[in-house]
Amino acid sequence: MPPRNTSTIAGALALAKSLIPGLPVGGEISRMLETVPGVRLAKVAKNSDIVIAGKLYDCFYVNNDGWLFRYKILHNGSRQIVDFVLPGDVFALQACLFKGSLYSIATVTPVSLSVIPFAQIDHVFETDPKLSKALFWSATCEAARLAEHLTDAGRRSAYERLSHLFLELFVRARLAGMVDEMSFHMPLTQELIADALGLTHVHVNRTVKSLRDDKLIAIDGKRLTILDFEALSLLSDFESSYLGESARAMRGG
Amino acid sequence: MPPRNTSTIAGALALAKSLIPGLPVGGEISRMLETVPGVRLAKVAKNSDIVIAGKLYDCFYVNNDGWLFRYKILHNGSRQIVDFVLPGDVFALQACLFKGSLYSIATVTPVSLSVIPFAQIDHVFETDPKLSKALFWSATCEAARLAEHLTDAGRRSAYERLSHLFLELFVRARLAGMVDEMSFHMPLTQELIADALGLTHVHVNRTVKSLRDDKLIAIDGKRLTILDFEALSLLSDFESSYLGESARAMRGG
DNA sequence: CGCCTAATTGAACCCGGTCAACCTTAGTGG
DNA sequence: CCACTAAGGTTGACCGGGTTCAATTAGGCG
Repeated sequence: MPPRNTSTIAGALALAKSLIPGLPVGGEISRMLETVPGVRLAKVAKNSDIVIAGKLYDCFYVNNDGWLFRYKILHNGSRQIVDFVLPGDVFALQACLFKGSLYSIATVTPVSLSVIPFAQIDHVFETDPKLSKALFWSATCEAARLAEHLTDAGRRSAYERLSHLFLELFVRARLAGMVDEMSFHMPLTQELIADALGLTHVHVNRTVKSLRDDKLIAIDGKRLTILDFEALSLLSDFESSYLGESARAMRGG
Repeated sequence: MPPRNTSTIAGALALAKSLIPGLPVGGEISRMLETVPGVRLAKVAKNSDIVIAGKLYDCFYVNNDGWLFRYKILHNGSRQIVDFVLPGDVFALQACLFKGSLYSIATVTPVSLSVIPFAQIDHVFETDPKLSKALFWSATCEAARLAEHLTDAGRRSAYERLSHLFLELFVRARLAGMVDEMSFHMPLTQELIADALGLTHVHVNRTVKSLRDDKLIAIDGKRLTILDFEALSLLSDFESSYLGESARAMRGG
């Protein structure tokens, strides 16, 4: 039996190549990882919790396909969704680092995941600069998204919040290769959107209706079309650079 | 003249030792860095912008003394403060990584900073695991704080938000060695607090009054005293582990 | 077809915003 | 040493975006 660290690191190395921004994501990663020891694939049904707040974890994940969300439940029962997880995203790293996971993570749709044993982070940082860099970049982008979500909840109207969220999801879906023309499959319910934006599902409904009436977006079933990217950007101060399509100093290699 | 990278990395290495959680911060760091080539000290007056959103930067900072805040201005003129920067905190890293800084950063009080040339992040990750680890941990903690701030703005009442913020600041101040008994110097104006929590300064004023009337906190000038830590924690779902006093897998060394 | 979940709409209500004073404190200059 | 000023804190009256409660309609699926 090979030493466990080695296999972990080997898997991690292969993974790192996929994580550097600009490289293809999705199906590519999962095929790459299938042959790597220490990293296993998992399929999870929709509406399932994968991580429970407060519990300890020893693995983190890369999402290969499907949508998930990270959330917190407060004492009065209300829920705050802090982020959505799209294909190509790393998640649950914090669940390995803190004494207990800071939030819960659940699936929206059926998902396909790569499960990466965390093992010894010290060893990773000492021996694998590529993975270190990828993990750092992932944490940086996550913080950037959270700051935008905070700005949504703190200082934007419902109309602006919806606009901003739809643009973020659109650009992220495009980076993940999930966009066709100006539309993409957006499986979130209005209740999920409400809990992400700090609104009620009732008001999300009314606001989505206004956005449609104003011809800024169109919704057909679970398919969302951006009709006026420019107008939505202006009214919601959307500036996509925080999504990290191109970093200055984090080239792959 | 020595190659620029070497001096940078040398400085960074010394810095890294100070960044690992659990080690002393504040005056310790500044003295340590004074002798390090490539890292310089800077004093900045209160109410000064240090980073402007959208501009490019080649240095990041460690705060040795004083308070700062990171913020964003929207097209309608409103401001969202995404985080406060206390002694011991790293900041402006994102300003080096993205094409332009995602937010502005300004001082609340006079501050004393260490300025670290960012130079080649690739080189850092390939040669300096300790600094890499420290940077990663810093980004992870920042994301954790932002998620809590998002929860404040999204799903907590004004009363709960104030409670949660005061507890966060108290615990962070304690980690930075700035707390005496249950009180500390808290130089924020009600307007800064309002912009951090997504409220108006008028409503912050009324809510602070309720918290005082309810004997949960006391305020004497700029000095804040936590009178009932337990009650404040319960009513605001405060659980301090997100502030990263102790990580599971990120020991120094 | 029947069941359950999600979307939609209406009406009444309220937390926090807005507008507008006024007060207090600290700093400044004569 | 005090008058003046500016910034921050405090309070009142009114308003409105978003919530709450409740009922109805549409969609997805066994």
